[in-house]
Amino acid sequence: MRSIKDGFRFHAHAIKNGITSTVFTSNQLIHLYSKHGFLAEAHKLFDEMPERNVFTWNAIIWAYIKTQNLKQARELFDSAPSKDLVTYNSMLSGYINTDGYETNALKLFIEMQSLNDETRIDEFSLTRMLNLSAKLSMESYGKQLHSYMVKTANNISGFAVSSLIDMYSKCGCFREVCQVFDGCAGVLDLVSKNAMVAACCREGELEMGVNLFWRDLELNDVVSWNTLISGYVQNGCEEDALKLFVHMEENEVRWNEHTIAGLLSACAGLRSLKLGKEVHGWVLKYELGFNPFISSGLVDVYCKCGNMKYAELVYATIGTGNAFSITSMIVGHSSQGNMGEARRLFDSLTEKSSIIWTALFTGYVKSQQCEAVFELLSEFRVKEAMVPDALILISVLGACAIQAALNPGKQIHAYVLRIGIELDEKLVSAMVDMYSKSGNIKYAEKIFQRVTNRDAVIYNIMTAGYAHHGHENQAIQQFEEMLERGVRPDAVTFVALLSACRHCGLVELGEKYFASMTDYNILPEIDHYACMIDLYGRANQLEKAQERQKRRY
DNA sequence: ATAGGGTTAG
Repeated sequence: MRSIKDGFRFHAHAIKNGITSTVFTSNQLIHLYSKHGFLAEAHKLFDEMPERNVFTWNAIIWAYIKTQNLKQARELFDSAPSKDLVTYNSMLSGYINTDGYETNALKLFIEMQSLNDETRIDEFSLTRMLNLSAKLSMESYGKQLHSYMVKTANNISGFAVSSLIDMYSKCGCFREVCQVFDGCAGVLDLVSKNAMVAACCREGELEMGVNLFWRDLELNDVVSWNTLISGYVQNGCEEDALKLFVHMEENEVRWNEHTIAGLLSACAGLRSLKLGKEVHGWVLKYELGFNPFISSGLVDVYCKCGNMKYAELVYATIGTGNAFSITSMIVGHSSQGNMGEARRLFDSLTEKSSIIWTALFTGYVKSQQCEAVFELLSEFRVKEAMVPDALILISVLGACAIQAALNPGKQIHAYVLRIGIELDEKLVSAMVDMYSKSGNIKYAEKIFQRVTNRDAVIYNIMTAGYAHHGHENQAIQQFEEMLERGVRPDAVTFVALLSACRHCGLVELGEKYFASMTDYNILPEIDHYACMIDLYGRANQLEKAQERQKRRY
């Protein structure tokens, strides 16, 4: 009985001739039926069996788990007269694979620990629990499982290694990932290798991942190629992702849906309408639009390219109801300044995740509609039983900064302190910017000084703040400190710096900074030229200003 | 003789 056809034929024959199948044969039939999605047939056979053994129960429980009927699976599980380790592991597996049942998995695993010795726990249970730890990012739970696996010698198979690498990577422990990888030389198989490449890409260690990928090239499968294509995109190397795809075809590796989704992210990152349309053609040709990653990827490409007409079209045909499509659409409309459209889409949703709220907040700030931001905050607090998170507060602080609204800004600051929201880099930067733009450079300075890990963004904010308040020397001093600490200046840094120079007529210093931009591989943009022209204009050096203008255009 | 597992996408 290999195929489902054989199964049906055999079953019909047995019924017709009044033959009672053995328990063994019926078990196989149940398994065959459930494997091909015939749950009702499987259950009917189960009901009709005069005699059942533990394999029978395992088969029927598995049939319900596979179709995500966790409640019925559990009822059968509880009523099973005999259970072995496979019964427990199947139930555990079902809970882990189904969203919303994670707590049940944890409870069941605890229960399993007090079973008698033959049933207890094996490598299967442990690797499944590692998968759960990865899913929920439970670092210390994963580490405890790892220790237990070492103690019981359950840490040396390909299954164990790949699960460990995946768990540590998803919990953000790259050092531990490398330790596992280095210690498993003998048992490293394809899946573990793929997990390691993925872990490197996730960590930003692209080169390490690439090197590993090209080692034993013939070992790679389609997952390996997909992993690296996505890895390139994750790390901002979209061009390399596309090149690898071409290479993949040359190596006669057949692409799949993951590949196409990766290509779409590359197109979105490159803002390439032309390539996006090309991939869209493939999606139509091979009828891949049903895949939610692909449909939302298409919506995203068109949004990122600013082509809302196409985005709308794709969204209406295949993207509706997908949270990622909706977010892309709201962000897309917002970035085009179509806040009306963004709002309409937002209002059409009955349930709104915090990502969707954030998308609308960000849109209003970007289109400078500050009153709308404040109104949306009141609306959020009335409608949602949640505390606004850091991302929402950043938008609100942005609105305060635009309006130079010191008091509302202070209220947000107080709120952050009261609720105990963590002051991460972005929130701190928004706070410093708000105080600076609302005219309170002293407060901005105080907060800035408490930040020990200063990045380019916060330096830029402080430098621009000093420049605006007429503290040119301090602005320049910030720049010097930035260099001393090895923080790389960017285009925004030089706008702040040059505007400090123009405010106090430091022509030569301005020229020096302007010239030094090339040292940092930064091309002067329109803002930099505007600063230089203003600088010369104020210093009565109009010839130089004209010269700059000519060279610019 | 029967059953179960690990890697890739926002």
